[in-house]
Amino acid sequence: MGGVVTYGWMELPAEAVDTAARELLGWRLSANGVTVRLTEVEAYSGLGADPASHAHRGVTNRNAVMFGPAGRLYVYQIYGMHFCANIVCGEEGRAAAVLLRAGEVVDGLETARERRPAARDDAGLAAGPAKLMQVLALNRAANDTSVIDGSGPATLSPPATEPGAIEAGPRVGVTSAHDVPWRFWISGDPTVSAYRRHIPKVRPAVRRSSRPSPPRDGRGG
DNA sequence: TATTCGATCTTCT
DNA sequence: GAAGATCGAATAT
Repeated sequence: MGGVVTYGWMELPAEAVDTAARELLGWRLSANGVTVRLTEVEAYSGLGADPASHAHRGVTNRNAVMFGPAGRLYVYQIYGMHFCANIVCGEEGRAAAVLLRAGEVVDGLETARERRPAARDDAGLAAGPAKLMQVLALNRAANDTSVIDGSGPATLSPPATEPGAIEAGPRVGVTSAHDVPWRFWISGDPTVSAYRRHIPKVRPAVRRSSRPSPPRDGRGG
C-alpha cells in the first residue's frame, strides 16, 4: 500500500538505538554527487540516562529533531565552524539518533578529493563527522530533512555488501559517559577515525575564582 | 609519532 | 557568559 520506504532500524524503539547504530554500518549515504559507505557511527539516546546526548536535558530548539520521526537528519554546528549529522531513530516523541562519524567514499571520488584538499589520502576523506559532511557538501540546510524518501539533499541506501565484523568502544570527544561503549565501527576498516579521548577545554590564563556559576539573574552591571 | 593549541560561533543558562 | 559529539597545523620528543 503505502509507497513509503521503511527500514528495520527505523522501527526499533529509542532504547535500542545502539542496535540501530550497528545496523546502519555499511549503509550508503549519497548527496551532491558523492556517496559514502558508513564505517563508523555512535549512538545517542538522551533519555535521561545518556548525559553525553544533546537531548538528555529535554527538548530544546536545537535538538527538537531528535525527538521527531526516524529517518531524518539532525545536523548541528560544533565549535563555530563544523557541521555534524545524525540519523534520527526511535519512535516519535522519544530522543534517539546515530551520529555519522566516518565513511568510505565509494562514488564521486574526484569530487570528494576536491572538497577535501587537506586529506592525506582517500581513506582520510571522510574519517571524521565534520569531514563526512564536507565530502557530501552538507550543512545546516540539511537539518530536519529525510534521508529515505528522496525529498532532501541526502539519500540513504542499504548496504551493497554485508559489512564485516563490528567492534565497539567508548564514544569520541564526549565529556561524560566515557564508560558507555556506544561507538561502533567496521573492524579493520582504514577509514575509521582515530579515537580521541576527551580533551579538556583550554581556558584563558585568567582563572576566575573557583565559584561554580553566578546566579542567573545577575545581569546587573 | 604523539600531543598541544588556535580558529570561530551557535546554543543554552 | 561559557561550553561544545572537531579539524589541521605546529611543536615536542
